[in-house]
Amino acid sequence: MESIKIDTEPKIELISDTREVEQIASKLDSMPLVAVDTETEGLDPYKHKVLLFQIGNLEEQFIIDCRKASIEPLRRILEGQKPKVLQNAKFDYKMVKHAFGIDMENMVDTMLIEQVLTSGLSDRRYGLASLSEQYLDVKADKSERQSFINHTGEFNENQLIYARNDLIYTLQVLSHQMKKVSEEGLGHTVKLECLAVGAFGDMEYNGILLDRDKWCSILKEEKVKKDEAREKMDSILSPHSDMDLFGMVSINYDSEEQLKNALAKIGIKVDDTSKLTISRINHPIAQAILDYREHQKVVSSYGEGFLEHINNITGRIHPSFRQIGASSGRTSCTEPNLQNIKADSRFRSCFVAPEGRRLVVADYSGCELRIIAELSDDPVFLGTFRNGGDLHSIVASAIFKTKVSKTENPELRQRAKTINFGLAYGMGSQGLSASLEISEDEARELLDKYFQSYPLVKRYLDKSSDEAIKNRYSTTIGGRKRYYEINDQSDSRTIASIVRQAKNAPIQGTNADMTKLALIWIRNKIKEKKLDACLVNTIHDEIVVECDEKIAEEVGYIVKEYMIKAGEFYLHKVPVDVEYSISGCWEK
DNA sequence: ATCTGTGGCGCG
DNA sequence: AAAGCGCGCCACAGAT
Repeated sequence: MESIKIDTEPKIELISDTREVEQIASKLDSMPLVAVDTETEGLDPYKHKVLLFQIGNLEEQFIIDCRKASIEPLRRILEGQKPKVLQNAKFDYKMVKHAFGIDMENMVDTMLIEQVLTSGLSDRRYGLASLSEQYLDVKADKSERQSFINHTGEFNENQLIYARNDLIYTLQVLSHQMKKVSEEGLGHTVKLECLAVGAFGDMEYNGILLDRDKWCSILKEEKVKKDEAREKMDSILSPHSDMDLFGMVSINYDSEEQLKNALAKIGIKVDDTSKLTISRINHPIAQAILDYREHQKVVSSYGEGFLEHINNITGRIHPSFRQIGASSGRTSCTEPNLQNIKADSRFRSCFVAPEGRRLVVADYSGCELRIIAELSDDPVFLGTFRNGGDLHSIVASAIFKTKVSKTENPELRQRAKTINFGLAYGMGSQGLSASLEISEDEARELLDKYFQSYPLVKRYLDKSSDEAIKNRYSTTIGGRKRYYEINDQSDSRTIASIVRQAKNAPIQGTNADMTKLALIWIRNKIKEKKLDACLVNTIHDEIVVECDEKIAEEVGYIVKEYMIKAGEFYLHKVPVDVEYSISGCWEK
């Protein structure tokens, strides 16, 4: 690895005059690729200022003191087609968007590229310091970053060196990465992820509005129900339990061990206290436990901690998205996680559009099954989607030899749904017998029937896992890879687990690809048509857009149109379908 | 007092 | 010991 000496270069000049910024704009025009970075007072775009704005290539770097000079002369470069490489681009995007009203476009993110290159591999670090060490053999010192927090006054030489080095390291890391990207055939995925940065930046920046009063009143109901369930548990268990000084039952029902002990005292022995195990107990305590659990979970998840995520400046909730949050390519969401809000419409409907605005909520229908149809070439799967039929019903009719539709024998349709999603991803007869509450023999029979009816699905899934084991990676239709750590020491359990992961990875990953492409295109369309609309959330196969009520119909059409286009960019054998609603709140 | 792993469960 | 994939968050338990 080459080592670059840069720390000994002469004094770094700090640009603190807007006229100088105008001059560097023309210099930047002649650079085909530039690196961009910022130093900020902190992490929150709504609270913290941008102190330094750095831009340049390997030959020349410019550091602008944003407290004294405006970067307005750079707007056309930042908003234009020139590629800008950044480490963790979404962060700088949001800071620059808020501070200067500039939406950077055509960003290239070394962090996301690294995640694409190593998806599925363990113990990976994606910070610039790690990447510099890995690719450049230099120890980048990130401790200087701390010095910018709440910084005032002049900048010292070390701070400026730090600010400049980040640009240089980022550019050098990128050129190493791009070699690997082309060797691995990951060009499309890298492009997709980099173009999607703006969409995820926007969703975080825009946030979503929560009707706090309504939320709290639901929470109050939940607390009451939780207490009722606990009293019920107490009444059953207390005659057999230890009392504390006040004669109260002193069982902590949140403790698995204490719960097991309490159950043992009334003659119920269980190995675990999972929902499934509890639900099989033939005793009134079972329902009380399940009720308690459900309400306890809600109260703890959506209580004080959740409400703290309301930003006191915008009054909205601004979650953090990890754009590549799962090794499949899916996004994950934290602080708070807005991808696992109870589907129970009481809670979702508390996420609202402000006065005069609407939410467009759109999702792909049967997305993963369509992807299975595309990849497996199964004639029934393909035919069903081409004819607009209901696959779960058709599968149910085939394996249960009974007429099934959404209205006839709906319980069989529900079972087929379980089978479709379970077996497709490697569920065994044991798992199936558990989730359908049937004997293992019956489950085995069902499983055989399923794969007899859809031999191409079985062949496809087997091929998926065979190839994954052979290649040590899976690929999606878009070419995204998920790598597996397999070696000669891998035991059979590890291999079995990888076999199941590999059956799922191309399907879940292709879904992620198409949703991300849809986000890119929808955002572009909104900007192009200057619509009063913004992305506010995405949940794997669903996209939520907030807009002025007067254009809600138009936005609905656009969202649907581009989701379908994005889907059909990857799927050619099956039509893609999107359902959407326009409402004052988040509901399907 | 703070960290880590685990069981349990919400969503797709 | 555990066998369908992918996540994040809560409380607990045990450790530091």
